[in-house]
Amino acid sequence: MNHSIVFAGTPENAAQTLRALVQSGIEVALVVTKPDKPVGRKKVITESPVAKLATDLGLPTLKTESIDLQALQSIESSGAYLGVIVAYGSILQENALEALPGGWINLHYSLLPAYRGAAPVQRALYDGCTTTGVTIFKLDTGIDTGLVYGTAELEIAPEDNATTLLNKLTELGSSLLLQEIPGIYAGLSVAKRQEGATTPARKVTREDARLDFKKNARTLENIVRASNPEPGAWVLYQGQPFKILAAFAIGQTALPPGEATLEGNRIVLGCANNTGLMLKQVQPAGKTPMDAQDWFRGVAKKVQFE
RNA sequence: CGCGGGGUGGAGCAGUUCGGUAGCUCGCCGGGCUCAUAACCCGGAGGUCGUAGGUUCAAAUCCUGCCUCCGCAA
Repeated sequence: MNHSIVFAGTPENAAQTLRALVQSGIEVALVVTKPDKPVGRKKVITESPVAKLATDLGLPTLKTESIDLQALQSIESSGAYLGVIVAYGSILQENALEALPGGWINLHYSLLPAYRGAAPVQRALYDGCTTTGVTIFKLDTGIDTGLVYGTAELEIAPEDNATTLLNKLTELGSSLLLQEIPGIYAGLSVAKRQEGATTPARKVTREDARLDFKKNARTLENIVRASNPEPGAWVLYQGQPFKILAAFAIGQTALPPGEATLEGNRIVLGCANNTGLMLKQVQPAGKTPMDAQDWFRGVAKKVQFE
């Protein structure tokens, strides 16, 4: 049996997983990723991190927006047995699922069926979860509904944000893949139905990431952690967006909601029910991210946010 | 040509409208006070004001080009 795989993925974390697979000796017959696209204000045409790595490693690469007929052909003719998909960015249709003898397995960053959907890492943080994990399952036509090969749990650290947590889950997920793939090839793995409460994980929008001072500091801290780096938790300051990149809930404060000032050596923002949010890292519009204390040195004694 | 903000000692800012001696809050170095300190007092070093040119007796400030960082939107 041909033991090579087709790897489909796009962002940085997918690239890291691809690297781990290749380094462990898994043969990659084809890499599928999204086409180069304009990035940033200057709209510089940039290839996806997965595409870049595939080029560096000299792997055959297919850049496609979706698995169309042409892509199907390439996948079928790659001779691979199994498809591995990690954050590719599009849903695979049935004909794509059947294009490989072994089907596709997906690495998902939650303990399914919790947080099915686009943003499992962000949503887990948004909801203030203390544990999460990764799941490897057999892709079917539903959204993250397939039979589960294996899971691994991870405790969420209090200081974790979406960036650090995704990094940890990527590492965990990569090793879980390496652990599960041999069994899948050997036909020894038993895929089980997902059990437990199903929750959706839709993307965190900019509106979700706006901090409302009518909420408690703990809730806002969760939003801050979930929204780093994208889309970035924000408030309005002097009519301009003002990002709060890192912050921690603290005990009681007498500050009215929306007002920030220096308390001791901490920059504290008043929230609902006399709770306070200690600002750690901020970014005023037009400025580079900075330590909250640095920012505060340049402003008045008190600040009113909207 | 999508809209917009910024670049001033190591950090964050003010000063630019109306041209005229480089300022504030910190940090750093030295000294003092204190049982002690992130507290307080005294002193000190450190800046081609992003860059190139122009106007002027005189430019951080006015004019022009360029570099560069970022917010929104995609």
